[in-house]
Amino acid sequence: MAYTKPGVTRNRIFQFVRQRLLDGEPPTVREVQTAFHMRAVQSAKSHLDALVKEGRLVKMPGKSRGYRLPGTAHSSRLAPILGRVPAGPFNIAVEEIEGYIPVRFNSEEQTVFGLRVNGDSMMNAGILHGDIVLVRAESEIHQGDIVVAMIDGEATIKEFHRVRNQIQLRPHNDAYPVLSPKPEELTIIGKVIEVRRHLEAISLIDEELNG
Amino acid sequence: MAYTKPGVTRNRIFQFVRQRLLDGEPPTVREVQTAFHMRAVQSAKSHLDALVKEGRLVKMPGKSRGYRLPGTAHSSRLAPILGRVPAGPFNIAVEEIEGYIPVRFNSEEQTVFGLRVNGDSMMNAGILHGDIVLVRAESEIHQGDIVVAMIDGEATIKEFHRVRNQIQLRPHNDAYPVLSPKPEELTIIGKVIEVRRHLEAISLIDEELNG
DNA sequence: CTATAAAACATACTTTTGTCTGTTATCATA
DNA sequence: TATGATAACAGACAAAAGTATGTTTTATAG
Repeated sequence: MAYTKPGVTRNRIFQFVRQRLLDGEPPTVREVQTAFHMRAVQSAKSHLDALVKEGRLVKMPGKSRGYRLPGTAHSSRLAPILGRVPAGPFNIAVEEIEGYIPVRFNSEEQTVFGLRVNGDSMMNAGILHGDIVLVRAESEIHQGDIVVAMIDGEATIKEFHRVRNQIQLRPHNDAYPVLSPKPEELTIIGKVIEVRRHLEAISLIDEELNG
Repeated sequence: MAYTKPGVTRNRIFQFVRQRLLDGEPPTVREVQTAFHMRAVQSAKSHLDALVKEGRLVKMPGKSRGYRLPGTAHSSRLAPILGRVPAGPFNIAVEEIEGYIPVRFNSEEQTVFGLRVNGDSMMNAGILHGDIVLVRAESEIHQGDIVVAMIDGEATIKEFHRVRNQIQLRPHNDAYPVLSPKPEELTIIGKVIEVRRHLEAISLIDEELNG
């Protein structure tokens, strides 16, 4: 490739690698090479090594596609959208996956999934039928949190409260009653951490790419 | 590894691969092998091949770490969240950027940005104060679309209608009036394509964005 | 203009990783 | 218990990808 001013190609390569990593597609050194029309592998490698030295990337030496963004703490990942509430926090039936949406993660090792809202019991909290709620499974639940709960095999989204040792699940819609399930018939799936509503149709499942 | 009933290990391997892919860490065949304590590479490979045949995974033959989830072809990018409505569709002042959120793109080269909602004029449409709306600038506007409009330097989110050659901007809150601005005092910034609400504080700032 | 540093190139070598052929063990069911 | 299907194993080879050494070209500063 043509010679550029010091730092210019370096930055472009970083942008490229960063986008690939955010897309879940870590590139090889040679993929960087060809993406920038370089005639030598080493041209790409030395830039990547420099980015590591500058702390803008980290790498797993020897491993293929081993470059990563440092501190994955604030990167985005894809969370599955489930058509309905999973039976348990751990076994997500594959057939139920409706698609994937990008989610920003604060820390590692969290199980976050999307869930399509069914019904309008939380209407007054701005959670409408058809919305997608992002749920963190096995989260600590506090007074007033919006939770996904399973009562007798039925899944609902409600506001969680504990009043005098009794659990209350409060809707945000006057047409629905407050539920007071016994602990043994209640399973808290997780906590709702985000609400999303698509006003314009987008495909969550993308069409197949040609091989 | 010990022999398991047909399909059991297959499912576990899929879960493993899926998690790795969602984390942006595509595994190698041998990584799957060792994760499941298999003594032959082929044991892992045949499971992976079967998952591809079943359509639960797709692969890029010959490429390292080449297994992917079907339907994640399109990438997600980070869109800037603006503290307030930009003066014009094109000049987004950098100082106004509050953070970034991951957005799924249908096609290329779209100007999408996030905007923090101020006020409750769209309350009944489930758009609350503090929510983030994703706006596609310079979008085609149709009857009934939720738009971001600028009237005399004041920005609002309203539902767009055209009645007998006159523009109406309708709120979703009885406490607010329908606006009928003259065309010359109105600028449509863009169309709201998504609404997001964070019920749990997350850091939107990404330190790794520089470059 | 010259010296120095950065950028790009060329080639070779090593390790990692994908793939192949064939065999043995276990499961499911009649 | 016989039989076909699935699961697991073994060893080898080929391709992909990381790494290393040295050279040439261009940018930048004095």
